Amino acid sequence: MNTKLSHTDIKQLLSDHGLKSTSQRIVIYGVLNSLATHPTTEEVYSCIRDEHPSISLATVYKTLETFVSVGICRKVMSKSGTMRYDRNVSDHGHIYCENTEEIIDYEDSELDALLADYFSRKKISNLKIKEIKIQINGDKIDLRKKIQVL
Amino acid sequence: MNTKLSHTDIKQLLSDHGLKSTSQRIVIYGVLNSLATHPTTEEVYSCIRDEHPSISLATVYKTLETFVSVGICRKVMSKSGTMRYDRNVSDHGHIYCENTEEIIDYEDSELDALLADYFSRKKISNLKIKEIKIQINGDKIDLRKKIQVL
DNA sequence: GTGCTTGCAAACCGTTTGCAAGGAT
DNA sequence: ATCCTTGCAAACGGTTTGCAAGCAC
Repeated sequence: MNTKLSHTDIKQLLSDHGLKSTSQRIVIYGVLNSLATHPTTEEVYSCIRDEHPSISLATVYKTLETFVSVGICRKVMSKSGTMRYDRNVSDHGHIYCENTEEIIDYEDSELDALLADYFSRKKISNLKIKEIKIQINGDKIDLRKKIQVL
Repeated sequence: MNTKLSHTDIKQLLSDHGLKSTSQRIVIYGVLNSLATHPTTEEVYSCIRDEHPSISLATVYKTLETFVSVGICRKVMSKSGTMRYDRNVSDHGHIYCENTEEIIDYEDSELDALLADYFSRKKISNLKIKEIKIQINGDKIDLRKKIQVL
């Protein structure tokens, strides 16, 4: 799922999406891809700062936005209203842990099928549906344990 | 659904929820209740300003937050990250129109039943589910026509 | 060489806060 | 009389912007 990508892989990915491969973009994409979480811009920035102190926060903002615009990552909104980035571009829902603030991916083909079937029957007139997302809000019971999807 | 409430009705509602009925709260709740949309704080404020210029923006912020905390309205996040308020406290999903920025309520008991059934079978371990929300993103086809739910 | 990308600092905007005055119970 | 609520203005935090220098192509 989050395979570690080489420099060359990332260069390829960027140019495949019509982006110049600058060193900043390569570093930023590398970090985003390596994180299992849904980091904020600041979080990405602080992961980078030690090794690449010359990359500015503004560049991280702009770069992540560029990635979203070409479709190599997504933007998710946290409950508090700050944006978080998600390297998982496939269609999926999110679990919002209210006590830990975590956002966890939720993917299940059965659910997808269920919703696709439901919405093919129920029509919402005058609307072209582009995306259907599930948001599950809850509390993590044992704070030390990972949430297991499925 | 959004019956017009009298002054006295609102006073009653406020005290039922343990809130002092100040004139500001009555005005703000009245506006929120009368709007069919999901207004931002600024929108509520500008609806009020003409008739009640002495009510400050900060009060509108604080008051709406108070309403959420006692459960007489809800907070929804718009795509851009600004908060919007929803007088509909019953469990329901939202339709996000990407071309008009509108947020429209979506309620259907069949969908609720479908999801309840699905999640009673699928277990997410280590999570206590508190709420499941559906978000439908799409484009309004005819900008002049209202979206009809169902 | 050209046009996109970067770094910097300042501006921005929605929201929150501290505090003193005012008001509901 | 008490404690909550309000208005004001200042602060805040995340994000965006304008611009000059730098870099990929």
